[in-house]
Amino acid sequence: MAHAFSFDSLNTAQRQAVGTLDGPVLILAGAGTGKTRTVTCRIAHMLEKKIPAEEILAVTFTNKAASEMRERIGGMVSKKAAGEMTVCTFHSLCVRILRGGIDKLGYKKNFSICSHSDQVGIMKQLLVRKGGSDEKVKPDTVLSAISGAKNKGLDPADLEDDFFATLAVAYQNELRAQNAVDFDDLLLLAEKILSEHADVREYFRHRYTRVTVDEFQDTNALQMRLLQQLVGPPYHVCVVGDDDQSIYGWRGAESANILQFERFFPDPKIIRLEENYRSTHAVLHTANSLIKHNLGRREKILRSTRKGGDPVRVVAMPGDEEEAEFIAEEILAGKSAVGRAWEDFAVLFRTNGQSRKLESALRERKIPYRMVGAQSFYDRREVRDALAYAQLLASPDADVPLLRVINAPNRGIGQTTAVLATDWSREHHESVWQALCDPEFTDTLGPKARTAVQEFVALIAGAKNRIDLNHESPAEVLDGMLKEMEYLQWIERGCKTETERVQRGEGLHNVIDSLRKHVAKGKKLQSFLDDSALASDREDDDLEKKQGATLITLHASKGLEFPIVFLVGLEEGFLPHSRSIVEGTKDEERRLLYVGITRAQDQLTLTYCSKRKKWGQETHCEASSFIGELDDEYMDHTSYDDILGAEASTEDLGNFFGSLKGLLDDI
DNA sequence: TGATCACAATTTTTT
DNA sequence: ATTGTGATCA
Repeated sequence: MAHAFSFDSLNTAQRQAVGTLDGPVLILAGAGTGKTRTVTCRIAHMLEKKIPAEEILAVTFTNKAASEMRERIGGMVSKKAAGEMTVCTFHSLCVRILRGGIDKLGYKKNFSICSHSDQVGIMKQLLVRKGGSDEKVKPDTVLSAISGAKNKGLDPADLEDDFFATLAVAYQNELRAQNAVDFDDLLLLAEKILSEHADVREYFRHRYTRVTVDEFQDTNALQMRLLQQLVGPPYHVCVVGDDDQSIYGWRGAESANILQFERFFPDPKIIRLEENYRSTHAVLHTANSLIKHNLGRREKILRSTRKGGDPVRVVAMPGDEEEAEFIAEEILAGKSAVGRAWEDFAVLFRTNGQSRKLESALRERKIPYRMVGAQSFYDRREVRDALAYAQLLASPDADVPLLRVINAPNRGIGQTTAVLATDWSREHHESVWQALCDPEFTDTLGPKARTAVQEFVALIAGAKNRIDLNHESPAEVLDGMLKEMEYLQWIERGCKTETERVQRGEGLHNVIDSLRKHVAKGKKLQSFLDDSALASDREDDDLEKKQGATLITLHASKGLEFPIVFLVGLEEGFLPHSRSIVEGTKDEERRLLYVGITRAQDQLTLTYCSKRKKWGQETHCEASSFIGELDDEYMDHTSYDDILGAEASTEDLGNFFGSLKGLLDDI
């Protein structure tokens, strides 16, 4: 089959990237330089060169990025080839590795994956048990310390703080006892298995001979080690990224991975994509002038294919109120004057808190808007419960899901019984499920609790048998089981509003339905559970489906583009954020602004305020020091008053002609 | 077990 | 100002 790309449609650098298939390749892909197109063409080119599709692996960070890339590749190569290659996230790759051989590390193959709330649950218990509950230690603090250590490739048992180290050890033991792993363990254990077991390593090195990593500037130390295990000589590895867009240092991303790539893989071919198809010359010139203030980067100078363009406006505002009003008015005016769609406008800000004022200004003017990525991850009870039941059907020994649903819906197994069962299981080094099944344990219970436990055990065991022995569809068994226990009715009873009731019903239905689809594709229950554990519960993830102007944080805006961009709150202390000054990460703040600027296709407006209401308190603000770093050549410095004044005079002009016309009519 | 009230915290977010 | 959390009380 002829592949749907030609070298003619690529620029020189892109052509070089697509043509260089052997050995380590580092593609430095500036913003808007056709990165995804280049990567997908490169993969299509591999197929042309008769590299077997099943040996091709592309790794991304998010599920969204993975499905986007799958889609792009799918549009370019045969359906068969697209289906045979692996495009997935780091974490799901690791699940694949671990499902095969985690038993070599002393876990059982049916391990379960802890979600964040599972982790918090475990840590809360440990804090109580270890006597940290009276000290003000939050589970999240400990967990993020543990996570940080793991992702730096350190042992969390060696944490500086002794109490944290103790907790880390206990946490790890607890996970192991429950045959569970957390998100970081997926990477950690996969790396461990590859480095300690030559046979597994060799298997995967032959399985995947061509590895591509997207958004490489976001990889952490652990992911780098994993990649090194995965890719052996002759190192057919291609990493794609932009150090100037590295904005996740606070979450462990190691700029060294991209800055010192040659330390990890020998003699790489380094290709720079600098031809930008997105923004005007004015926007790019401004962006370039900012980012050159960062030291120790892989220098890139973005060149625009679009000469000229409107100047970048920098507008001084009296206060945040006016800022919001101004932007809302600008959107309104831009929409009607230039005939733009609402979707063409985006407002970018540093912190979520800044969106409030903007939202109300837009609402007042009936401007439709969409908020992206606000903290709206509900972990929806009914979804988690249903998944927990599904998890039990796969492996009832998983304590976390079992304890979650042991009394949901209420079946007379309260806290007391649950604690007794947990204690028993700990003493006997068994799972809670084993305890519930053990007559020696159930005999210690009162008659009421005993019957309830026996019924629960019979319910789960019966359903499990229908799947394992009768080979019935897990989706139907789960559905039947939930119906039998009247789960939906139980959850609906707890609903206050009708919409909530409907939502819960839909949530439940979604779980069953996606399980059904999964089974229809011939996949197993376990793989459904893996996918669900690794998928965020965010329902409103797809920007595309929502209408309106976009309100978005700078972080969440990475990878997106908009014709007209407003970047608000460019004040010292906000951008750069005051915390970054303390932490010495001003460079990352500069990159954040750089990311924001390079989102704009046609028009860019930067605003800052002299005062801002912060936590109900009016505070004085200074313009961000970054503004002074921008080159003035394509910029237009104005203020709120200037623009108001200009508007007023055009209005006067209109009135003048109006009255003139009136005069003429009179004649 | 649930509701209410006081009190704190308040950068960025994915798996 | 707001939002979430923990403690206390009915």
